Amino acid sequence: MSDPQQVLSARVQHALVAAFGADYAGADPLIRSSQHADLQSNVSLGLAKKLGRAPRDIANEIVAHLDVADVSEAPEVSGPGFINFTLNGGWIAGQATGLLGDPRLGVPRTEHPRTVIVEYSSPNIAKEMHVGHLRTTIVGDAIARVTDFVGDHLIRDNHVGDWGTPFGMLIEHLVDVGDDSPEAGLLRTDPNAFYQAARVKFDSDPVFADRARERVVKLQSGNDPATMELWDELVELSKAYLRDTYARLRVTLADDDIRGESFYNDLLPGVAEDLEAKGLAWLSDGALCAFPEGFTNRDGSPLPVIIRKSDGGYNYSSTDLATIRYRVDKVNVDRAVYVVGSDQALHFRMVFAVAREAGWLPAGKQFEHAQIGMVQGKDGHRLRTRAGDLVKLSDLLAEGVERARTLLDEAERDTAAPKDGGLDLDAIAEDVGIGAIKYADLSTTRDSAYIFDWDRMISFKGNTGPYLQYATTRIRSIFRRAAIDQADLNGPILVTAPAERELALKLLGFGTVVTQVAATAEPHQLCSYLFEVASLFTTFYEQCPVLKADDEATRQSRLSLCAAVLRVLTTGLGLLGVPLPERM
RNA sequence: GCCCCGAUAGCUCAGUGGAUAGAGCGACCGCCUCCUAAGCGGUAGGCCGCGCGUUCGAGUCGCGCUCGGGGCGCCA
Repeated sequence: MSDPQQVLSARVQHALVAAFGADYAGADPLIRSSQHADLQSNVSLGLAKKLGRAPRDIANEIVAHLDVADVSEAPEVSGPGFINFTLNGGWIAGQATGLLGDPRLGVPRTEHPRTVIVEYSSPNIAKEMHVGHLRTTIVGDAIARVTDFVGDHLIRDNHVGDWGTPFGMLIEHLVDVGDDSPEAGLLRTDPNAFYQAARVKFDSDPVFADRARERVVKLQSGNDPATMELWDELVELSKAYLRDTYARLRVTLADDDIRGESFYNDLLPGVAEDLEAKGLAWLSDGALCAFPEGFTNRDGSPLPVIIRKSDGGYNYSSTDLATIRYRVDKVNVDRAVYVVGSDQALHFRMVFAVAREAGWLPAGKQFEHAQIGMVQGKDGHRLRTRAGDLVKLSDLLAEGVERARTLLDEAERDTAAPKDGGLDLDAIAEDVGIGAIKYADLSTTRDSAYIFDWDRMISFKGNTGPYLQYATTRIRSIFRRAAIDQADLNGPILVTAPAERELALKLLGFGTVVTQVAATAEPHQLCSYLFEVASLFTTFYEQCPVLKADDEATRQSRLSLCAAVLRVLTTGLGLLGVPLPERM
């Protein structure tokens, strides 16, 4: 444990028990950052009423029982009863040195690993991903990486839309054009074009439309080998598109993580039968519906979850219920994080409610909808396909990379270029452009909506991906100039200059932040933290010469501090999935 | 009508019930003979939407409003 907040928390808790008895063993010492000190405890103010004593008296009593001499200067009681801590510089330095030697950089492994499914991305087969999918993909991937890092057993789950009505149309179109045709090739490069071609035929050609409907029936029956073969081909071609897209985005999803809606097809009748048998679902207007407690319609009547449509087909509610059962019964998950758009909030609340009522989702299972805010158009409304407003993912990425390339070309930086001149500017621009776009989606609270704006997505100043990337390249540049292998740097880190002190102190909070992000599934907290690290580093960089430090001990210390910063930044940005160029 | 999310500096956003609410962008003023200026330092800019309540203490919690976005029976 190196985070001073946690260290002091334990110490104050101990003092509370020593001063006021075992009843206070569970009291939160309320260690918070402060403008008046490094950290403060606010606990005595809240205890005043309970103890019937003045807060300042309580604070003094706590301090009298407090043993923090190794960590902090003598604690001071201040104001109405705050206990202020000024950390010992030597302690900070020692902890920072320890961090440098810790492969996990202070991030604890979870004590009781759980099986956690993170469901994310989930695009529709044969449709181009747009900026909305982009966000669930990027945020979900970060959540997955962090979950894995803290030691839970992670299962990535790409719940692709590979089933349902449109597939009759898509299969028939594939039959018409032939699977080796250029048209079929569009599935790999421009899936929307393929989809739209099928759509146009469906709308204009009644014969084709009839074939498509018949094909859906054959598909969903599941016992027509020829249809299944065609469907397989369609999915395989689309997987190639997803592979390329994920590769360019540096998203960790692989083919094996795909478990589409089709996977649960055989389980759907059972969902309907069991709900009916339990008396939780009955026919309403011809459709089999469940009516979970507490949900009402416009007119105040119970709001249904449609399990089976009046035409006998199933929809996504039934699929999601089957998925819950499968995950609980077969996969034995402890937690499932659904990284899906916020417009699905009601759907998930109702589906979870039905699953609980049916006993399929026991209380100990943590199923949660990690809402992703909607991407809106300039009109303040949802970005819609038909509005023509849709920004193609590939265009977005290309624009980001192009802007990065322009900046690179404008910069005259001989220091960045290796002496042989063999700098791969295209590769750097790719990392910077993609990094900027990913970071923009990660750095704001995930459930807040935003209006799509090129400048917001591809910004290179302030709290952005490139700012953080830049900080890492500056550190690497120092090592390169001195021909130092960062692996050889192992301290000791000394803390004398104020900038060194603040920077080293900030590094100690990495573990707490990562733990927090895993618990809340909110990657933006990690972004904020890493931005603070990078900001403090650049201040340090301006104020404290490293290679030209006054003496050898300081030089070694600063080099080691740089190494620690680099490791925190690369690890943190790695958890976010933001690529890091060596130079820029 | 019900439910969800939001409203904080001109703009985009942070803000684990604690002291004087913070960043970035934009604006203005400075800083490259010095490890990368995609950088750094500084200035200006706030009834934290409104009201009531809980609390020793509310941007943060509760209730009620106003405004904006989204969802609410057979698309997913």
